[in-house]
Amino acid sequence: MAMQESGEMYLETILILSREKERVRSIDIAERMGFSKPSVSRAVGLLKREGFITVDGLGGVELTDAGREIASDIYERHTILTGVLMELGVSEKTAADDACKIEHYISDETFEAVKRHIKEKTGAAE
Amino acid sequence: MAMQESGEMYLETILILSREKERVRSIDIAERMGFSKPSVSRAVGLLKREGFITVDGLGGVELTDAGREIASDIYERHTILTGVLMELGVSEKTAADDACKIEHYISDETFEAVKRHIKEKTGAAE
DNA sequence: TATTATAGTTAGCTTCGGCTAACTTGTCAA
DNA sequence: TTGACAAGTTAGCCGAAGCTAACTATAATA
Repeated sequence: MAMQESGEMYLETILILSREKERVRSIDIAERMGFSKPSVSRAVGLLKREGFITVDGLGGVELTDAGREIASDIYERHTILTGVLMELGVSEKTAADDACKIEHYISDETFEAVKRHIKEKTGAAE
Repeated sequence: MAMQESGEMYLETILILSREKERVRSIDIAERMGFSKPSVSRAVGLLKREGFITVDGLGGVELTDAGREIASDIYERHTILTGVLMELGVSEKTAADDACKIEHYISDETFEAVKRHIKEKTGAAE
């Protein structure tokens, strides 16, 4: 059942939207991601079936604990990787775009190494 | 026609195999990549159709200039990214595996930034 | 020469994750 | 009350890229 890039992106988007507004609907996800309503409808159905989100009677989408864990994880990767790339001199837009792909593919081991690296550098700078 | 991860992997593999042996056949690619013969047969057909490789009468596969350019580019990304990750303390296996995914997704801008970073560090260490 | 192994192709299946067209449902305003 | 818009679902298409089964063609060997 291992989560794929697509599913991770939906969960991450739901997390971000849920910080911006009370209720997150499929249409909000569709608009944010630039996908069609049917695409989102199916994805939402799958994520619900697999226990990563719940959908209330009014169409409000919410992350379950399992879903939130993945979403937070990916979001953390996103922000940290974007930051690292910008430190290397990459433009904000490109850094975010690239991070958005990389975040789904690197192993925990690599991500931990990146985080360690940041900590060391920050420590050394102080 | 923008080359995708799959196509890039085939080209990179052909480049590597061509450094190891005189003639590169589809079966060699299949064995190296762990794919079935039909999968490779189709991929070879597509890469040929799109002008990235040529196939001689004996089934020898060769990169065209266009194909070689992509293959070399990806291979360079692979080696450099693997090196960077290992410097961060990632194990060789994981570094190579992760590099193998990342190499297809980062922009030129990011890759150039990574290379600059290495150069600076190397310069500073001397 | 006949058999067998190797290499490659063809046909067709599967999953993933987009898409459009068209339908349903619910709310709100004229 | 009716008409219209907004949200969601259903059905079904498409391309990418794997797969197996089965066929073909070539080469080597008994």
